[in-house]
Amino acid sequence: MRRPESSADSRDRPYLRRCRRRTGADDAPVSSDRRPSSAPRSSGVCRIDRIAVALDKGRVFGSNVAASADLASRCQGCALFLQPCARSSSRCAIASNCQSPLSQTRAKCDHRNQTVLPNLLAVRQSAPHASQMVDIHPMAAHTALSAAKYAEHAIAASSAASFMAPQSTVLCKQQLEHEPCPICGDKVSGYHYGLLTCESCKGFFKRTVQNKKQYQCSADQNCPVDKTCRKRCPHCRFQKCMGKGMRIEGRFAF
DNA sequence: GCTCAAGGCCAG
DNA sequence: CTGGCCTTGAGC
Ligand SMILES: [Zn+2]
Ligand SMILES: [Zn+2]
Repeated sequence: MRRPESSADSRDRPYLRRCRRRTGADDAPVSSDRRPSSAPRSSGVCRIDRIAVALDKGRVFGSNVAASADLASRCQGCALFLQPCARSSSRCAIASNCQSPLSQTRAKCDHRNQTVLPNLLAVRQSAPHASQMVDIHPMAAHTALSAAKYAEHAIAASSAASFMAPQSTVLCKQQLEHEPCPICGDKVSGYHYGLLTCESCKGFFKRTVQNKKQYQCSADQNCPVDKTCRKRCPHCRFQKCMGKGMRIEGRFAF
């Protein structure tokens, strides 16, 4: 058995089971013991902070993006609208965009009917002062985590809250797979240890953790890490992996 | 059947 | 040690 989390281990790391299935608004509560008892009967639960999601209009999503603005619900935990493309899910915008191990969760993009890369239903929004688009990452607004970790995706919470704006579009898998690795800038190959990274950073992180490697920086512990020089200082590379949020347990250890 | 991520393998 | 590719098994 090569997957240690597959059986007994999943009890130690319950988020693996919890996060690997979609939770619709009408589903059974994800965690009835932690769900607020005052939650509306039809509500969902924000998968990150476990706060009940209020359904403003009695249902989660509309039949299209435009309509869904009216029908969307907000997560009471973060006050963000639910992800419009994840209409079969009750996860809040944070949960949809965060890098938690919701590995098998999928959603369809309304515009292209393509599968959206799980856990990175990034929203692209018109910049208020520029014609170009900026990527926003509502996880940055989540107080339980260091916003600095996601500096490159960071946005103000107010900006995140308006991501149902008419100009908003959802980045599909096709677009997201060209995103650079947050560690080294190489091409990402998927989600690894809670972060969308390239194959080499995945392997590097795996080896480091598995073999309990200890690296020493021969400089000032602030070596640049990019595709061309990532081999030079494993210490700083690993520090960057950790700083960006790579976790051996996938991300959240609820 | 599919996708996905964890972990294994191995040439360089 | 690195990183590309492969196998595996869970969830869907
Ligand atoms: Zn990388
Ligand atoms: Zn260094």
